[in-house]
Amino acid sequence: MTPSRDVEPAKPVQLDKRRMILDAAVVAFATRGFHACRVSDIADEANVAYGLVYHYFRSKDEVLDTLFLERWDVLLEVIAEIDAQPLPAREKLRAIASFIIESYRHDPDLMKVIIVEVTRAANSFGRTHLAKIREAYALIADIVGKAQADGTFRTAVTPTFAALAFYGAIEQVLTGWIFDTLPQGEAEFDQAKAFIVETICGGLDAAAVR
Amino acid sequence: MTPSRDVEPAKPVQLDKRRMILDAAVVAFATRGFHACRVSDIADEANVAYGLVYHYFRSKDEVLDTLFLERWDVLLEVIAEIDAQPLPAREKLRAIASFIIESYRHDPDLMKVIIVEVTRAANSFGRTHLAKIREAYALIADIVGKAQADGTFRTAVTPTFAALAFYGAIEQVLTGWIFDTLPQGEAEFDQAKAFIVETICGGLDAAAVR
DNA sequence: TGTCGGATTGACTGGTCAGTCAACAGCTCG
DNA sequence: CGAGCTGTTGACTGACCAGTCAATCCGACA
Repeated sequence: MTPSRDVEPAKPVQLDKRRMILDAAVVAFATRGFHACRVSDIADEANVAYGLVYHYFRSKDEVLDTLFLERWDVLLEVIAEIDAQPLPAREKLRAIASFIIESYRHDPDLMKVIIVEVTRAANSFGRTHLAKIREAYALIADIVGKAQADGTFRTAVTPTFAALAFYGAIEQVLTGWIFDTLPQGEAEFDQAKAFIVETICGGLDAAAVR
Repeated sequence: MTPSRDVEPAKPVQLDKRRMILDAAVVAFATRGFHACRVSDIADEANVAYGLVYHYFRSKDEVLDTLFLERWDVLLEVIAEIDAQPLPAREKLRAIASFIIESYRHDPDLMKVIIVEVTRAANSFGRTHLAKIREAYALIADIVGKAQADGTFRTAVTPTFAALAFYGAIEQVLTGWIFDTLPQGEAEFDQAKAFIVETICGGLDAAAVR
């Protein structure tokens, strides 16, 4: 109809097809879930032929693997960087919670896929990545351990356990947002960062003098 | 070979086939995972014909639904009972953590199925049961809320949020046991009960006087 | 003993997809 | 210009499995 109807102005033509497939997969997996999502859904979403997915990836699984590893490695690096800074442990934990929540704010679909299809799906996909996932726990535990050694944190609980509780709180909050169980928005994101740290570090007890 | 080889001494013949199918499904789902488990696996495990599963249940899904609801309803009742007792909030939380962990100690396979295939699988099965799952959160939040009202707990964090963190810690620990990421045994079970409450109620900070 | 209805059986069907493959397009370089 | 490579296409196949169903079994009751 219009003279230039073949041009797509809003969607600039992506040239890296591999990247296009990965990005399309994020949308497809987030929308329908990994199992319910067919490879043709990914191809359609990417505006690419079915077979091309198999040119760039060995299998549907490998697409998810790639998405997960790409992002999880960034997380591991960031945690390590945060730990390297001269901050009190509480601030380090806050920075980690903040990074994860910001990741969600920035790309909810990607985080949904990673959390729902990998991290929380320990039976299918998580199995493969258990070790990678645990690396994050270990880094967090390390932060707690060092804080206990220098007296900043109490030793009532093992570092491993504290890391579990900390990560567990973050995952629950993200899951709540992902499935619309919790209200989400700028205010809630910031509140969550504060609450996670406050719960894990400060505890619920009114007890003694604070 | 032996005269009485047709008699099974250790495995007394179950008469309620429906129950047999449910119990077999627990084993089958726990071993292979819900998706990878075929209906014939359940039937085989139950020593029952394939079609009988469909005599008692409308679908494979309904088998899992049944298992989940049976158990989750017990959990909800127990939490309500605990809340009704005249205990300090911290003790109530301890009792809840204890009940869940004892459930795992008593029947790890069943808890594995419920946690892995329903609770943590919010995308497939959890979707259906989100409301039921949230009832548990609400009960816990209520305990926290009342403790905040009477001054036992600080108000730094909303009850909803505290419930999330509490349940998140429990789920992480169970997940760790389920996938052999954490050591498990009598000692660990008791330690976990204490640590969960200690982390959530006591917090990590050494801060002030305790 | 015969009839009826629920319990039980397992072969079969229909639909769904992941992954294959043969063909085609378009670029580069000799 | 043409040989050879990489990128791209989409129809097709093979496997898998949930759910169906017609047949058989068996106990209760008349």
